[in-house]
Amino acid sequence: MGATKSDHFTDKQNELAILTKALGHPARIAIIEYLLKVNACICGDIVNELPLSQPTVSQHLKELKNAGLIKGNIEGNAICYCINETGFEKIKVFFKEIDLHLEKRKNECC
Amino acid sequence: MGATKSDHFTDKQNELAILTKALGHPARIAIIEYLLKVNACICGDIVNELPLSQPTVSQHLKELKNAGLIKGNIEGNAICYCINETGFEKIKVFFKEIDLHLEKRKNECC
DNA sequence: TATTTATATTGCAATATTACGATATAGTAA
DNA sequence: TTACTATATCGTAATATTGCAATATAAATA
Repeated sequence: MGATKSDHFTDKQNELAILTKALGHPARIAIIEYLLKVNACICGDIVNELPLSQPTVSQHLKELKNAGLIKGNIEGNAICYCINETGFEKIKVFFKEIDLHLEKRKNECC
Repeated sequence: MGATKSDHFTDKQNELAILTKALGHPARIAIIEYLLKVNACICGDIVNELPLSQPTVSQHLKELKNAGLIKGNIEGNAICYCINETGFEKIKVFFKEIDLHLEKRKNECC
């Protein structure tokens, strides 16, 4: 026990969970908000911005990248990070579906 | 170490992380999708729907409720669960802000 | 009151996450 | 080549999450 039973859920449910889980940490929300503000930056900029060490920031960036929420391009000896719109597009579709459901059933709660 | 440094981030960032973290598990995505479909149901219905035990489902429901994504109302000896629109409204606002940023800076990535 | 039904809580094992110091890697510049 | 800069990875400790059997709680019913 302890491991998530991913095989028992649909691919769509697992994919969405990976995306939302990646956003489920204040440091990663802060990274996304910073990237939205500056458009693109290198890891060191985020280390200066956040109260976390370089390895910790690097790890958070890796998780956001693996989830498909950011992209990283090599630029000289640094790596330029920016938002990956594809990931956010997928989340957007999910919340749009939720919105449609909620509008239909407004205040029909128990 | 190991504990998230919540105090170093803004209230807004922490609040958003709590909401997205609650959605960051396929079982909880499945519960939300089921609630959207049936509008309202009791815990036992979800236990029958998901490949998880009753205590595990109960725990996931607790997390969704604590995050503000679902509501639970006592109805006899059962508890009727449904979507809490307030929580989803907060997430919606966040993604709307992201959308605005992305539209402005389309394809200006590194 | 005793039983059934519905859900929550407790306790625990397995696993995952968070964080960082130390170190490795790789490009730049002197 | 040597030093510098930027980032990733390794190793590890602290903590959190996931899942369930067993049990507790609480309302409904016989």
